[in-house]
Amino acid sequence: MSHTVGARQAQKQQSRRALMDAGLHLLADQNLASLGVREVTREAGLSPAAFYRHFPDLAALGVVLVEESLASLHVMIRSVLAEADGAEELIDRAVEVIRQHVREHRPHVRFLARERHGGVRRVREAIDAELGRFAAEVGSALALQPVSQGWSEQDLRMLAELYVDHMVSTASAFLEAQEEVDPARERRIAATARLQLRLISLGRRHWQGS
Amino acid sequence: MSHTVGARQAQKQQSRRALMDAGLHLLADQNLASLGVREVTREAGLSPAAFYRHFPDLAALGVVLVEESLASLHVMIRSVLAEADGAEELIDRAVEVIRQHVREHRPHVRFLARERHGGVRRVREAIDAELGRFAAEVGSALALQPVSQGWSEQDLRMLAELYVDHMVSTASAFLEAQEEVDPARERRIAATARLQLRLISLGRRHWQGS
DNA sequence: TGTACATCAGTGAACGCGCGTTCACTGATGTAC
DNA sequence: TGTACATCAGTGAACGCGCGTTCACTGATGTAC
Repeated sequence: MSHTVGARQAQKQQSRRALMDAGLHLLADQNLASLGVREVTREAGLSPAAFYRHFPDLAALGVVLVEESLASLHVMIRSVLAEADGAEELIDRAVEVIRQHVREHRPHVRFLARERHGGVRRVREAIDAELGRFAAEVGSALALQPVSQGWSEQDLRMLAELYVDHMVSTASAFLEAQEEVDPARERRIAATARLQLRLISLGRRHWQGS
Repeated sequence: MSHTVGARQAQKQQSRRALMDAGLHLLADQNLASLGVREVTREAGLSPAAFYRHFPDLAALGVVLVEESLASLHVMIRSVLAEADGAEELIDRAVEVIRQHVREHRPHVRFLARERHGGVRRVREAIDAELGRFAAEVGSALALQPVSQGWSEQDLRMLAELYVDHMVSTASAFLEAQEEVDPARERRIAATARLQLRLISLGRRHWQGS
């Protein structure tokens, strides 16, 4: 039953992983556009030439990192959606899920925040397209909730985008707070995010359509 | 009465301006962290060594660009605040002011978006500190409006931050739409932003305090 | 199981190149008398 | 106004360095028989 990969391929995967981890680590302090091939291979413990056995250039490595980062974001959004119908405690849990996600995937989240408006077009476009898909997904989920009766497509979409933008802002704020290991600041951010979500829910409940 | 600057100082100012414009122009396609001294001086039509007559390094040039960009943002925020009391037409005008500002200061706005989470700490911190000050300013302005009666400091602050975050998201969206010269997309963004602000106003009017 | 050949991830040396920064300089502008 | 000296923005050459990429190679892993 065990589909063994073969020692060779396993080692190749390991090196590839090492390159990606090295990149992610180095991108804590710089942008993708200023990252160097030699820098990455040095950090990964490989010779410079080895890089080209895995990626044609650094932009390609960046795109793979985007996919990886967004996959984990996707999982998070689903878990927020599963419980987001506007009630108090569900807001609390949504904010907590975001906080935890940033804590557990800090390098990926930081990478997304940094490259979302960064200098590498392919990477920027990949991120934006995926955030758009998230908004669509959130919109579909919102449509299923009773509160959304009578809402137009457009109204649902704008609400979904508001939620996604808010999530992005909140994640960025958590990112910075956690980098300084400042629990008070982290708590303040969580409290603010909860209040904002509550205010949005309130607006949502009184919405008359556009 | 005329306080003439002197030909020498005037020329120095001109060169400094040329370096800043060159930097701003080059930063359309890359991050500050990957910008080069020679690149900037080449674009500005000066010798590489001339750079050091004006700035100790590129981060210093970046900080000056932050100040300049934020000054213009400040003006914009004031003009939004002057009319932002929640009524329909004022929302329309606020969104329009943002759209115009992005259109007229595209390089500065793009610079801020890109470096807000970019790889140069000093620049990042300068931007974040200033956005915090904007939120405080918005908070004070909100406090003066009748709708805010009974609101706690904390509630006002979270509302101000919600508005500032929303403004930043909207500006980023306009930026991308305008870069592709896509009027339909621009109109869609404006429409969405207006709806979102309306929903927030609604939540605000029904807020009971936290 | 053993052997002979194929594959290919990773190496280390080499290349030419553009980089940041320094330096002594030049010559226009400014100033003192 | 004219002259003699000071200032200093901008130059061009020079430096040593790390870069991206290529190349022929090595040797462990995989495969055919």
